[in-house]
Amino acid sequence: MAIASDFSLGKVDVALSPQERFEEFLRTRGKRITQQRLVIVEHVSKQHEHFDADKLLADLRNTAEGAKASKATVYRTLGEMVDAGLLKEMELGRRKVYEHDYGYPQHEHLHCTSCQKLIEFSSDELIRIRDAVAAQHQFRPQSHHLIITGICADCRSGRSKSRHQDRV
Amino acid sequence: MAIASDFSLGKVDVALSPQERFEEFLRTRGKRITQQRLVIVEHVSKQHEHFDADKLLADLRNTAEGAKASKATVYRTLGEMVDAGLLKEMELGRRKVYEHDYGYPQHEHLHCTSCQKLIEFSSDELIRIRDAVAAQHQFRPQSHHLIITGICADCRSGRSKSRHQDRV
DNA sequence: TTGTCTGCAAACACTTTGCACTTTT
DNA sequence: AAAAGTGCAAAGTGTTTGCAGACAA
Repeated sequence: MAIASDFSLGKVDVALSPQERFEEFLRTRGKRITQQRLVIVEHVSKQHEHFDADKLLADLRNTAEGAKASKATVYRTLGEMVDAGLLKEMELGRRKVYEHDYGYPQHEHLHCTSCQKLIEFSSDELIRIRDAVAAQHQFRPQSHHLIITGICADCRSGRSKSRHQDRV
Repeated sequence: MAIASDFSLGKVDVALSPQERFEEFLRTRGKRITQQRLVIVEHVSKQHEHFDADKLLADLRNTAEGAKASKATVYRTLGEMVDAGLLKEMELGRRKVYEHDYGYPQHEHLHCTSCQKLIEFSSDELIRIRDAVAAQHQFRPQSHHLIITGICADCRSGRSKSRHQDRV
């Protein structure tokens, strides 16, 4: 019961598995627990990298028979998972990229423009800056997002010969 | 002459007006100085807020006769101005937003999700964090971008009754 | 004159939506 | 049975592009 009212909070209760938490979320919203939604959460939970709707869709297509959901459903469900606090959404160029947010600490990204790799890091200092600046402007911060763009070690050393990947 | 070879540098020579600098840029690239490009740089230079291609296009449409350029030309020219170091481009949601970069100091943004306002601030500390993190990962930073998302003072106090503007 | 630029409309990449049908409750 | 979800294809959104005619150099 405490959990049900917990969904609006930024920081989460990690007693439940992502799947369980998503079901809770659906229930408390009067939404239905469908095959597609289950398949999607489960699949996403196994995925530890950043991904976008298209990659998820492709992955589902490669999965054993049955484990399928349409493009529309994938998009819809990703949105719900963001609402449920399971995923965090990030606009990279023109597409939306997702990463786990449930039980994961806040972190920032280094984005390599050559191979599109994302490297994570975190910084307590940054949080302090954020709160100080927000207070100064009477601004209520909900989230923040630092991306440092540049060229990663691999690409600098020329290790990545092909020089340009298309996806995360 | 020194100026001509200076375009690849991050920090710029502020001896020239934006217009002059753009003409230099065009010349050194073998590009032509057209009416449209002139109208656009001039118009953008008068504009001190953040804007996107659509807003610029609309503004141009409202301008005295003649001062017109097509949508395609506006998009193309904005890209050139970014290359020339006059503008900085930022992806906000799904559209690209521009701001002056010529002679302006690096700064970050508070983004109000209610009225879409952008508030600027800067932080030397952040630059230090960025360089430290980049060094740690042997990453060569080219730029960075911190956006703190939340609700601004005006919207919190309910001053903005309509609660949702569509544009910057 | 020569090659770049412009404007138009069509193409794009990704996401969202309307609707008839299917499923959950 | 009622309400919500799904899949499909069609519509959006903002940006980019191909091409014929216009215009700087």
